[in-house]
Amino acid sequence: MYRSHPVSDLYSCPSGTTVTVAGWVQTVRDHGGLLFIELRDRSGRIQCVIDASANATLEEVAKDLRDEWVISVHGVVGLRPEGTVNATIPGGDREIRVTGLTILNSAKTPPFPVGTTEEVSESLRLTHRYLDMRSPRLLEALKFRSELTTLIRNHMTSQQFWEVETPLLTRSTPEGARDFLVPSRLEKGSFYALPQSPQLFKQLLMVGGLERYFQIARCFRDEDLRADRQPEFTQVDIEASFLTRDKFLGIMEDLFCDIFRTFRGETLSRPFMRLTYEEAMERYGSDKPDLRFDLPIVDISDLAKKTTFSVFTSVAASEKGTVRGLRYPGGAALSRKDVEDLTAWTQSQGAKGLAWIKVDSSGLSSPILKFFPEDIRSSLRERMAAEEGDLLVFVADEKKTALKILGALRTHIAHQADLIDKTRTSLFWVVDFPLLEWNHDEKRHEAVHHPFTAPHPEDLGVLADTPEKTRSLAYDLVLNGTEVGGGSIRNHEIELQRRIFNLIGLTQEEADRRFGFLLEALSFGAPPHGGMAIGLDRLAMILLGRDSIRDVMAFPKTQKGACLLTEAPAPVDSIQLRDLGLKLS
RNA sequence: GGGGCCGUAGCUCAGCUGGUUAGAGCGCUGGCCUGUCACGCCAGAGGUCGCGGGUUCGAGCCCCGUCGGCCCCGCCA
Repeated sequence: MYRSHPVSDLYSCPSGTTVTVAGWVQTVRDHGGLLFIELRDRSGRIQCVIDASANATLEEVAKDLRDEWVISVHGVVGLRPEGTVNATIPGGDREIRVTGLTILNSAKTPPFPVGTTEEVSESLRLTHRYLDMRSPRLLEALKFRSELTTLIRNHMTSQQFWEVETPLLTRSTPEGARDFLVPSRLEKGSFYALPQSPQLFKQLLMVGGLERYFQIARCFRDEDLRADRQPEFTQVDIEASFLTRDKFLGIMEDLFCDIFRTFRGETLSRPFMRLTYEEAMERYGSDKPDLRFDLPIVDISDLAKKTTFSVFTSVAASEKGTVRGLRYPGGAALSRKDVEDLTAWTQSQGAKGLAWIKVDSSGLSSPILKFFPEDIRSSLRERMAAEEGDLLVFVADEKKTALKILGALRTHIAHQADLIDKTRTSLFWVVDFPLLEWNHDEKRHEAVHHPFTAPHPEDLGVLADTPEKTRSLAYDLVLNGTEVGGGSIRNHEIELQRRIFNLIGLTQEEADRRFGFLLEALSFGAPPHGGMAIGLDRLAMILLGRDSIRDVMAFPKTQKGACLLTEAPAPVDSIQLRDLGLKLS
């Protein structure tokens, strides 16, 4: 027998219990004659004691132990002698008095300290991910992920959702993200694509009459990476029939209430707040604002017109131009260099510049203040709800650009000024996304969400005349400033779906060629349906308070899409290429 | 495609204005040690300063290129 208990069970077992535990050697503290082995398994650590005077043979064996060797220890659990208790660690009041020790495997000296808090470069940890995994930090994340998916499975199945697997080898749909392609051997020159999401299949499942479906689905997108983006990631993919948007959002709220109750002990108030896309953009410059702090963006275009500051007056006078501002609480204390850095950062986001006014005990101060008449100064102060100690910052640009920049700046300021209350949860819906937007490069409308999204019924009348003003039945769920999920009610009527394909510049022939199978399916009695996909990795990341999605994945890839452990991607040999009918240029 | 930060011992880092033999802590190897828990003490080994080129009497340090890691913009329906 290798073991009778996981280590953490010993923390509460009675003194005198005979046990066998197995795990890795965290460290050996050899006092010559008295020897302590700290043994670690995934559940925790326990001190094992060997006394040479009691068992010289055991001590001989134990002397050779090195870090990360795998051992099985037999002995009796005992309370530590008075004065030797370590109250800072779990199980620090007890130890195993060893009567038997088996070496199950030796180990090379690890390339970095395992299971300690020392910060080691991520690339080294990724190269030896199996060693990094032994640390409590990663074990905790993987355990949590398992518990989270289990809860989601249980919750969804209890709500009569069926879990269905959809294909990974599927058809490329070149609308949206770049596909990962898989060459076909049997049909040379043709390719499968790995799914960006099971979108089309889940709609087909609805036509197929499953009514309620979910899947913990791996998805693939061949786009550049970020801290919260990996080329393959996991979505909780959900679709349901015969539900209005509001009913469906309610079902999703049930799920999130369950998640927060279970893992945070937190009762979320219902229904979740709903912000329209329009409101979110106007007030926060983002369709996924972090509302753990307020800091709204303020429109001062009308005041800007009344100044003599030409940057403001010219932009404010132009048709699409706007001048908007933000409060930087406590920002008046920033040094000249701090303000320069803030300006540079804002410019890195695409701003032409950053105007600023300090509010301190002596009043307003700024290089541009001389362009502001006295009455405008006081109106501005009032409009911005400025308080003493604030720095007021302003961006003048086209509305879309200004809002985007200020949205980013708003988050930047919140981090810099430490305005985010990490104990709070900000979870709400953004609804009424526009259905379409104009793509300048391709000179056509394209779907904001995806082309299967249903238009808002109230806007069907304007669909033909002003497509970009049509709202949709799409919704996003935003958690602490991150989009953790999104979805929509779909078009279940073929005629409406055809109209939308037409509006995004697809001819009927193209639409039939790419999505003919879906259109065909819609024509065979598709029920009203809609759904959502939840970013499982992002959700786990936020719930665990981690900064990167990589921290909650077992084997993540680097920013260049490489797996440092397996060294994928890698060249393949010429025979493999020949079989596939491929030739490298 | 673009902007920024980083790369020195196994790990984490220091290394001045370009100057002689590149350092520290941890780890590693050997020895000592009966209550440690970051055990302690003694001794020792360990370096292509990411790689390539250039400037210079002389480069870890300056310049150019390149590779790799991270953050961001674009991109991600």
